[in-house]
Amino acid sequence: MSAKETPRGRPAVRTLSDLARIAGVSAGTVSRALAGNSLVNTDTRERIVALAREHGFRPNKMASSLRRQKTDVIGIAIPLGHDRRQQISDTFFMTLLGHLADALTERGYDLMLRRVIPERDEDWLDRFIGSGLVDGVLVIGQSDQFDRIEDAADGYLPMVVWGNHAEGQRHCVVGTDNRLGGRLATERLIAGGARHIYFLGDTSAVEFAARYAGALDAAGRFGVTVTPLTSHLSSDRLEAEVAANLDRPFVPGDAIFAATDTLAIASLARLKALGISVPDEVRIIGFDDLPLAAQTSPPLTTVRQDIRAGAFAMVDLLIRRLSGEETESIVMPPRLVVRQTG
Amino acid sequence: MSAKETPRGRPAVRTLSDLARIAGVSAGTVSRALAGNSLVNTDTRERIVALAREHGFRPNKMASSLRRQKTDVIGIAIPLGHDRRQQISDTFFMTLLGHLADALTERGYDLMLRRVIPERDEDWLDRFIGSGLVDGVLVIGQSDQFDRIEDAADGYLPMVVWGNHAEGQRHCVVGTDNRLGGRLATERLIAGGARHIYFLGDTSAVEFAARYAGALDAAGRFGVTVTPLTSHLSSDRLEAEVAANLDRPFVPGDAIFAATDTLAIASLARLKALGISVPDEVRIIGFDDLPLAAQTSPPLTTVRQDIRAGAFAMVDLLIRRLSGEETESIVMPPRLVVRQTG
DNA sequence: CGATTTGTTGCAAACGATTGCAAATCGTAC
DNA sequence: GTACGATTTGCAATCGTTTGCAACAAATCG
Repeated sequence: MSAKETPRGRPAVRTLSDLARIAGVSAGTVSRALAGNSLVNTDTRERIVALAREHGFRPNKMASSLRRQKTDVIGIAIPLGHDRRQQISDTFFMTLLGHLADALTERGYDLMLRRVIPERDEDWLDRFIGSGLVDGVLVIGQSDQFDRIEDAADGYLPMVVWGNHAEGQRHCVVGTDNRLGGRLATERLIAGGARHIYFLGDTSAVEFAARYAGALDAAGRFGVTVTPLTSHLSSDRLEAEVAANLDRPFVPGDAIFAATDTLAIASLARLKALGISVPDEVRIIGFDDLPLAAQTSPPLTTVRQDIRAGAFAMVDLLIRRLSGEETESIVMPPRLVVRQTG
Repeated sequence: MSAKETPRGRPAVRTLSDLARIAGVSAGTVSRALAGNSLVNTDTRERIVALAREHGFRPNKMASSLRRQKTDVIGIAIPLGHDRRQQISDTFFMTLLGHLADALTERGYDLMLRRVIPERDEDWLDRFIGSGLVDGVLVIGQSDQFDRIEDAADGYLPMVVWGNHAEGQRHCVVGTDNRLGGRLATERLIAGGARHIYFLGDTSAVEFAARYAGALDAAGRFGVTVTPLTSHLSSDRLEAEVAANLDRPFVPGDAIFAATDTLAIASLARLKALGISVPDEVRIIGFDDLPLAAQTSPPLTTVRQDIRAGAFAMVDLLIRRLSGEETESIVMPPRLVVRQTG
């Protein structure tokens, strides 16, 4: 077997020139013919197209991208900074990613996924952008990388970030009003009689910090105290940390506001194991409204983020930025979903 | 502003030649220096590396891939054939994908995601393979594309598929023994007194067909009847189809075996709405053991697939195939997880 | 019938990094 | 001072596609 062959034993037609030779024209003509729109004679075009499909020719996208300086690929970066061991398999990420995939596919883009650990690679964002692999970038979560994202945004338009919006920030973000969400949850707990609220989550991530700030807003107004308890989201530490954090005497008036549903559900399970009744002895409110939240027993009260709408908004903004428009950020209102835990 | 500039106002160093000019050497030397391993003088190398980072130079991966004929990207194809409207956001896909992302990232590969609708694009798999964009391909789910996958496997080694294993098939697959899983679930239902079993799912997908076949195996041996009810997984039709399928008089001895947990959970909700008690009047068993399954009320009895182990196995096999090895398929044993619905 | 237009095609230079090969440099031994 | 080996470096071709420009033929016009 001299060169690469097709299953049927013919030498494979791999390049434009191969096909050009067979068709008896130049490579340029083949390129134009397959692109369709150009100024090739209709007969020649049809002949070439027929030959191409007969020989199973597929143009090399790498070469094409290099020449056109355009890849039709959108990069999706998931920075795992504040919580190095967190996995992509985290439910929230996956849900958002799924919707992004749907939205991008509809627009004809492929997506390239990259999980980054900023501690190990300071340069992750610029490297991704400068790689030439992608036409634009979506960043899922700011983690503790707010400043780095700001820097990159100065010189690079086609980037949209999922996360929290801060006054005067320069990068385009889509997200929920986390502070308001935190306030809503906390007000609900207080209205239900809470006198002391534990905030469960890692406040070094800006989004969680905003939820915490919202909790403080509400608590301050009613003279209620809030105690932060740091819990990470990495699957291997989550349960142990929640268990450790909840290993304390609860008194009437205690309540838990968890930074994410994942943490809330872990808390629920832990309290059940400790024989503490939810919501009778301790009330719990989560954040996200993952599909899981409606299925727990008792069903979880939580603050809903519309992840699907957010994903479609991100893609929409990105497409506009790809054509040079400077878009504004979008902050979506959170909605308190009252079920039975709080 | 003449050329592209960095935020600090210097002209951007975008290519090897740019950097070479600054360093006073040739492009080839710069390439070797940045690659590290080669035969460049240590001083020169260090000088070049310093210059590169100072000017924020990042090599263009497209050009590199084209020249090296290697991209360090693994393609992940999700064929949505038997169920055109199914979304990538489907929980099972997302879970598997998350673990794949973790495993591939650990090995230094990026991943490129492509959702394909075979009806609209017959050529999806060959096109993906031949695009030159990826070094290897993972296919998530065979859908109704078994033959096409077989064809592609003949001429292309680095491909591993998640799905069902059939006697004598030529493509390398990782998956659960679906037939055995179907048998386990059905035997359990029968042992619990079931006399008539409804199989809920779309048997045109090979994996589901195998689960159905397993159900028939068990039912046949005990003289129990099995009725297939077709329900698709697309989020917009799922609920209505399940509702329509369950809108029938149930008699004692009826039970439901759902092809996936998603369908089982929808059934659970529907029966609850109809005032039919689970498991007292109708027993239900699902398939997958998604995280959700443990949280329903009552908690779902189901057949567990070890998705994480499967994902890591797929990546492991793919890596070996990338280096030319012909690997065997892996069929993992399913495990019946008895909770409270069946 | 020559001049101009119109429509097709080929040629060759990009895109930016990699790499085999040849050339240059240096040191050192004779 | 020459010769030889060992290091370093530069040159130029290459990966496969796209595209501006020029060339060519056929068609139209005066």
